[in-house]
Amino acid sequence: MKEMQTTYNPKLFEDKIYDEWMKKNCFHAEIDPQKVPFTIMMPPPNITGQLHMGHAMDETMQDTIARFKRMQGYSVLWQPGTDHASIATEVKIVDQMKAEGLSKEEVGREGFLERAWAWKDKYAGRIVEQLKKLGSSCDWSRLAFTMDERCSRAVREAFFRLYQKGLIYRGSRIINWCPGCKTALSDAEVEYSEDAGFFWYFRYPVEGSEEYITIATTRPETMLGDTAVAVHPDDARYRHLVGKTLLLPLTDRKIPVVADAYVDPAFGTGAVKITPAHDPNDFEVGLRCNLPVIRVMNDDGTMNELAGEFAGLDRYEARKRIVARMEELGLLVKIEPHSHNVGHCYRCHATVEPIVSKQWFVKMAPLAKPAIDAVVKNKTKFIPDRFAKIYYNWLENIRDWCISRQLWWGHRIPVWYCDDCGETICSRETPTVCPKCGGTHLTQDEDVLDTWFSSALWPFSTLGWPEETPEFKYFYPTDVLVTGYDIIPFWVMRMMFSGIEYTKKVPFRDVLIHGLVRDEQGRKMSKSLGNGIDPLQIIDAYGADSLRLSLLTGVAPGNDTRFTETKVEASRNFINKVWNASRFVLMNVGDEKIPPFGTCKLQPADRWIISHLMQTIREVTLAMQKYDLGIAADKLTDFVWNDFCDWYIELTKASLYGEDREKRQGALSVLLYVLDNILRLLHPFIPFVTEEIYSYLPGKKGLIITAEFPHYNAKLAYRREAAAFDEIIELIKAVRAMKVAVNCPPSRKVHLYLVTESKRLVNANRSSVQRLAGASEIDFLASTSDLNEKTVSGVASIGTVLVPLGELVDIEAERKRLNKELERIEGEIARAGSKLANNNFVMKAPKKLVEDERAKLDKFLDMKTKLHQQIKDLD
RNA sequence: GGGGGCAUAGCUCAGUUGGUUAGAGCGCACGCUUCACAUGCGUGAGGUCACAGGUUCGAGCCCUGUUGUCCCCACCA
Repeated sequence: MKEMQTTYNPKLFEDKIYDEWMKKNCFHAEIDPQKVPFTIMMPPPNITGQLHMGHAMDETMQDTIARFKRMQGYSVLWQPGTDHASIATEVKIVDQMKAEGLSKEEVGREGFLERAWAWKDKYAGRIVEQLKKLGSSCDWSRLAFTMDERCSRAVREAFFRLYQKGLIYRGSRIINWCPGCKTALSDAEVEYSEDAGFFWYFRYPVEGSEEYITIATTRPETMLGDTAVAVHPDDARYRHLVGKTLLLPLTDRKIPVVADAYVDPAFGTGAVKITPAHDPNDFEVGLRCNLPVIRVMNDDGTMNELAGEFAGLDRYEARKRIVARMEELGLLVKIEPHSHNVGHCYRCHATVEPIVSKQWFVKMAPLAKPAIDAVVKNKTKFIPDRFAKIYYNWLENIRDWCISRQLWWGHRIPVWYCDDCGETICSRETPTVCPKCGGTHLTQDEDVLDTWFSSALWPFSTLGWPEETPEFKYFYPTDVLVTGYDIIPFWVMRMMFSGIEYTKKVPFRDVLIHGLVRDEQGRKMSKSLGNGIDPLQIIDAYGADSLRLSLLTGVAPGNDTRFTETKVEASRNFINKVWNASRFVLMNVGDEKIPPFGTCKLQPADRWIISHLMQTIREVTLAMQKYDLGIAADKLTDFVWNDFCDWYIELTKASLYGEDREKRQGALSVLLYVLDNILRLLHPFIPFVTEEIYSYLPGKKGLIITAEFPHYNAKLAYRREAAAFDEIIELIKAVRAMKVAVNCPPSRKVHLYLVTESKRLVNANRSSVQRLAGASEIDFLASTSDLNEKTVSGVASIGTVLVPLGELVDIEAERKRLNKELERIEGEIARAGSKLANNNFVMKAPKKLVEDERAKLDKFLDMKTKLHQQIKDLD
């Protein structure tokens, strides 16, 4: 048989194993009517760069679930893909061109798109490679891209349907304009941050009077677009001015004083300049008061020709000059520092300008309602469910979705305008004739769609929708979506209302939400901070399995987690443990023919480990079904390390190195059985190393990836036997502790004397106890006083254990130690006693609990008696 | 202004429907060349579960309030 390397070295096999999985087509999702489908849609990573730690966690969770379900016999589709990330990618390409001294305009739309596709080819491929390094078991034969033919068709279809229903419209509204990217943004794409700014107080003269109205503004440059000043209708200070006309300084325009309840009389001066073209609230006031809309800024953030003498200036330069001019005119009253929330572009971080602009919108109210209902009615469940509140919060307060972007990289809006009659034509296919006038000069809308418009269709566009493909029928709706909470408003919400609208079904049954991966100090990992850690570097140093495990353990669903290399090390150490335990078993098996599990006589220790294995299988399966991956991983590491390695393997050594061939074979048979189960339980978490070790197991034909996940078998639960055996473990621990207490070297063999009623149990495990407790011999005594030697003693559930240690025994120290132990036991007695003395507890608590408490009390009382005896014996 | 998270060992965090003596990893102390593993083994120390009430036979967990801290949304020009 093959020899395993002495230490775990993932570099030697991870790539090799991934190749083998690929070669054997292990990730392919079959449409199999005999099987139940299980579908996960991978959130498509942007093609803008490379995977970060957040992706690594997201993908690991999905892969772990996919592998688990696959092993459970589901037909698993884990659909991979990448996102064109319209704005983000375009920003990158523009930067790249800038470095070459080129601009978008110079290369033109065609030339630009050529570059974009080249970019896509390069980076999408890179991301796929990174996903493979992690061990992702997605179906690569179905790799999708949000701008491939299939997805593009779905986008046109979706747009067309909404347009037909009147849910898509074009209009001039206040939108968020990014002067950096020169495009409109949706509300979700604006990030607010508290910026230090100022309040400038300006005086606007009242026409035909000596009076002024003083207003305060944070954006003086917008005053050139003012079309009114508003006051509260009930504000006595200004009532006489309502309806009067103001002379707007720096312009020759006259603007009215209007009354509107939007104004808060207590804030500022109680008078507000109204700039409908540059402020959402002002826009609303403008509509109510029928005010003109005067836009004074260009798309690039400079002032336009309506700004008079300030035309052509950058908005901030214009601001400075306007303030200076107002001061010259004696109209500047004062400047106050004022910090306020300012919106920034989520991609280029430029300050966003609210601007009136003609854009395409999706009417949200009719779409939001069913999306809310679906979660209320539990058709889709958030895990943890508190995230449903965030989801509701967004949908309940949602405004119409601005979907047009003044970009080139993306899905072009499927709308054409007739050059002859001006007709607007929305069509699935490129039209050639105007249906209204028959004209043939049609021009397509220049804009592209918000990236998220195509992402919203991902769960079904990838399956061939709008066609009723076999894939769509079999794999849709999907089972679980795994994603971070930060993406709920961008994506989850939009997939929900899109899925319901187009397919009449919720796109996924469960939404498993995870938190952010932060750095060691709890900061968000970000490029600007330079604190990001590259998952590939970690994989290079520790292996993909270690990274995966470290990202899943100690993490509660939905909570943020800190990434530390120490944690990866801990995972690596555990995997090394698995490696060496396996090596131990396989070395001992050697070329021997081991009888199959179930044909050998079981020793108490065997039943004990099998019992714990069954318990573990049950708990892990349950946790996995609830997507409690961290809990499942914890239970597994605990079982493997503590129960299997530290106890069971050590316990079997007596049999393995003993004379009795039957016992040796029996032990090996159980060792192999438990190891095989352990590997299969661990495989979803640490797929590479388990596959590698599995290949060394004798008599294995297939791969572990296609093996069955272990099943709980009630017949192998052995609960009573396992509990009894716990007393042996307790005994061994007691002896070890006694030796440490008196500074007896662990290697020094001691003679054990036991006063116990469980002689049979001890005899059955005699050699194991001797080995693990470091005992030369074990003898039974009828009473503790039968031994006339200086001893160290311990009291355990199984009875009293005496160890003659001659000169090592310090009577006083021993007395102290026993008294301390006595104190602890008395504490327990008091606790259990008072509980049982409480009539309400005895009557109302479950019977089992009361019985257990009684048994405990009896046990402690017995131990107390024995301890008293031991202390007395010291004299 | 609205909503939410978190507060448990020195550090980072688990704690599954309320029920054994509240756990893990790391760190710390002492001891170990025990023939799978020092990426290891053994034994320990370390917690008034933020605070104050309440519900309950029983609260780290449920309810109310307080404090601290972080996040999301909205936003007064």
